[in-house]
Amino acid sequence: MRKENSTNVLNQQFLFQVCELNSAIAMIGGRWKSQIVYSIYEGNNRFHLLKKELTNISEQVLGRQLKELETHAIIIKKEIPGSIPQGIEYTLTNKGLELIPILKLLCDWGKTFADGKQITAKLPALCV
Amino acid sequence: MRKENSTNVLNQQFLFQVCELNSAIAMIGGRWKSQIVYSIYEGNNRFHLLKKELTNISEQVLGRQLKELETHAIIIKKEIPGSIPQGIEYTLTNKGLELIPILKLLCDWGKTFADGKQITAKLPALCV
DNA sequence: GTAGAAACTAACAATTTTGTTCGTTATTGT
DNA sequence: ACAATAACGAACAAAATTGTTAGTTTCTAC
Repeated sequence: MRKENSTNVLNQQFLFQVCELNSAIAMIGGRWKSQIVYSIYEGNNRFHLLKKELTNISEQVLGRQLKELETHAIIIKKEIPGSIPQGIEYTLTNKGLELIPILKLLCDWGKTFADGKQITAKLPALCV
Repeated sequence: MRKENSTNVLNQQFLFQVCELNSAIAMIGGRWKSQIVYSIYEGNNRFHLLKKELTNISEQVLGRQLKELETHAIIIKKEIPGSIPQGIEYTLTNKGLELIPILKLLCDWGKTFADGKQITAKLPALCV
């Protein structure tokens, strides 16, 4: 539970006002979140599939993260009528889908500069 | 301080192995971080300029966030020889610079879908 | 030569996030 | 009929992040 008037909350609200960048980061910044979004995109759209893919996650944590993603309208939970067993499926909304290319860019960025590779202090001319 | 062998740390390491996306998110996901990177990019490259721009931040928190960004080689701290007063300046590395277009995309994404605008469950054909 | 700003660091406290334990409902395979 | 799996929710505990208090050093303006 958040505390309504803590400095922490007020600072977050301040950042939200400065730029939507900060609310975007707040939505996808949590543990597991982006990976869940990406996994759903790749077809792991059922609770048990996600659980299997994210080996170390607990069911409770997974459920919580899914609900938060749903709250932010990045994913949607649906009942699939004629499926066995049962049938609850998670799908990306268009909001979630449009996040995917950005996550891909972030991934590439991470790969490019992993382990301190490629990093220079001096800026190559074309960057300025 | 992190606890070396907590489940929390192990889960984070697991995610780091799954995809660099997760380490990328870990680097920029913290409070103030992306906003600081963006502000430096916009020219607020001195401690006091950042402090002024991010009205509610405390000097101690700002210092800490800057150091973490430096640790991740996103920014670099430099002494400027002939400047008054004193002269310490923060600059983006090439790693930091290449982050900027991604942050812009995230910002646009945030704006587009702010307050539940534009969100649909059904996917427009061109997205699939 | 004293006061004040710039640019911090360390230690501690508040708050938040993450993970755990226990329990639920509904279905399915044997 | 009984165990197992899917898909969770609530309450609590552990851990991590964020913010605060107090203090440092170096310069600079008066």
